[in-house]
Amino acid sequence: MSLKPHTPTLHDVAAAAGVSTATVSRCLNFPDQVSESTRINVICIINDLGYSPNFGAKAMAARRTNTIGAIIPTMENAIFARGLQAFQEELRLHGFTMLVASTSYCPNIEEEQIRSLVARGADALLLIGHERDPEIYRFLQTQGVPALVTWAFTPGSVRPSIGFNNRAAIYEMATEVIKLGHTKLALISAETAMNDRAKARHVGIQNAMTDAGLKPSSLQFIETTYNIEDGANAFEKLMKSDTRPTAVFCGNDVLAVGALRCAREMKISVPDDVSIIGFDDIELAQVAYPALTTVHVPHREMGRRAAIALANYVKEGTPIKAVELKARLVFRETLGPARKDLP
Amino acid sequence: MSLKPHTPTLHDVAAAAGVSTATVSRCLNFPDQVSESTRINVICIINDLGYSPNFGAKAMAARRTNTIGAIIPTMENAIFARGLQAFQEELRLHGFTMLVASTSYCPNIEEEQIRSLVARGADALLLIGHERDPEIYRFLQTQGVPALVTWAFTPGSVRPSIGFNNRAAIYEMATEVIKLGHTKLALISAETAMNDRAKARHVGIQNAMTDAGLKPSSLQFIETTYNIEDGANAFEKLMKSDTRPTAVFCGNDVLAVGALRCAREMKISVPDDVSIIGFDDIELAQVAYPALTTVHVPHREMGRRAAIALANYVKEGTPIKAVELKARLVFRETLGPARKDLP
DNA sequence: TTGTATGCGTTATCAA
DNA sequence: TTGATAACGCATACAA
Repeated sequence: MSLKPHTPTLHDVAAAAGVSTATVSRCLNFPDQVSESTRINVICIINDLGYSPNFGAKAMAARRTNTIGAIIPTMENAIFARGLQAFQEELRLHGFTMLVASTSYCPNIEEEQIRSLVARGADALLLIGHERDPEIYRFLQTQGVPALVTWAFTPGSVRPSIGFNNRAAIYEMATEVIKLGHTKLALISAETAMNDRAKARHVGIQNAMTDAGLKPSSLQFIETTYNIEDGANAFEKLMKSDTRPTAVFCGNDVLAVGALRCAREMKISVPDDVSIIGFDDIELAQVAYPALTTVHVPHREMGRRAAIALANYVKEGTPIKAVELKARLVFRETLGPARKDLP
Repeated sequence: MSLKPHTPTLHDVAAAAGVSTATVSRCLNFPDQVSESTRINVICIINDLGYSPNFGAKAMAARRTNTIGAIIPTMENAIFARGLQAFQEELRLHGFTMLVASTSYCPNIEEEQIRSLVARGADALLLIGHERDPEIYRFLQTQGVPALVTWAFTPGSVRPSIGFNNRAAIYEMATEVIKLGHTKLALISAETAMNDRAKARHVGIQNAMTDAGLKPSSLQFIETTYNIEDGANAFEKLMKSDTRPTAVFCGNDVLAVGALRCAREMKISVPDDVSIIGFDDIELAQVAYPALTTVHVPHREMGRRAAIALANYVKEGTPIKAVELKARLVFRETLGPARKDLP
């Protein structure tokens, strides 16, 4: 059922102004190619009629949309939101509009969203992480839609990406943790299937253990979805096991904050009884009590750089160069030395 | 510069399959109007070619996009993100796609985004709050694009909305606070210009004061932008003034958490020295320490109901009915009785 | 500076 | 069940 009244078109404006549609079009797109008098006249009529160009028609005729799509796992927490906000702001400066879609960490939905954004005429796409069905990359190829991977920088990867080295970042943190005497380590991780970032973080910790003479197989590993509640549950399980770890890494700050809450409820002191380490450094991390030791990810910088790279590519064809940004360890209050009095 | 290889079109598929474009179109949109043999054949070719329909062309021909736009102040914190996620999930169930845009709380950007989404062919719009330039409502009217207001339910408003009564919710909370003996109240608010929700919350507290025999003019009022840092700064100013309040309301949880952090830094005990009250009940609120007393807003329910109303309106023309949801007071740890030993 | 005419990729109407 | 063909609203090459 269509309730639409007649929406004014270029044609209507042209008729009302007594000029051709081409002239009206030019008034909008190349104002200086039009005499001032007619331009003023046309603009007035445009305002009177409340005319606004039809995007679909415009896209079809111009074969470009000035739109860049971003597909992220979730908008529900700040992990991606901040980078995205920066991405959008920068894009706007370059005359592009951002379209967002979220996938709930589900590969099928991601594929659906990618197709949807491509069909909508996105000139390019921002993607999180490298790992996805090769079929998708092939699809993008045949559609001629460039895709930029962010949130990860994997040395030796085929596809250029703008991000940080997840493995190296957590390796560095794990090394510090081990230096503090921790030998019983655990990791509460996002599901690693189709998530190269989660995998890299897992491997990074194991690498650090190996290099420090610890057995990587001793790392207690729990995979879970990404909520505060999930972090709390996983942490509880860990604390009730008979091989209770003294340091718990969390795949992100949201999980870490859940763990922290659980510790408080269980009257387990952090960091005296157990250390908790997050990842991302979102607002939650500084607000949590005790304030969370975590890995700072340069979200905004990542979004900004990605926007610039994509905008230049679409506008000028400038090839996209991979950029490695540095993650930074942030030591706050949830990491302390390992207790010596425990068995 | 266009790097696009030739993207397969309906025409290409038709040629390859040896049928007309009409038949291919039917295979996609009305599969049962097509014989099984040709359908299978066509589908195969579609897959081979990696064909995907052009959204703009489709929208133009079908005069519908199955797209609903949502325009929110910001994605940076969880205030709107959660409701939006629910909105999107429900929309998806009804076969619609969501387009988001954010305004950074700026009316001009909001107007720009509204026009952009309308031009993109959004079948309907989700808006936050009632208050905006009447010109915009007129524009939507002439474009025939229905808009649903959420995050607010204002009795007697012209436009139907799905939300809660901001004034009543905070009135209820303020009444409880006053019952605890607080007489020196303050409010750290979002900027109230063009923000009916912020205004309503301001008025709600003043109403409660009046009804309790307090002078509403004694409410200390600070307007600020919406960040943790802003909350901290405003709180510090309040604490350093000579009419130091014993209870500080915050326009949202983000500001409240900033206030909380500032209190910790200033060694001011919450709630012994000062009570802090938030609004929204986002994740931050339960994670903060002490856990934040706040007003719980039914974000997800709001998003879901809005999606259903809009989907039914666009599909069946079902008129949109206003829905009032209930906000709920959540008493945690940051609210306590007023100290008697202070001057 | 302005106008004419054509194409963009679909859907939908009408015949066959 | 299928095929021509006319919209849909705009940009643009070309002509005036």
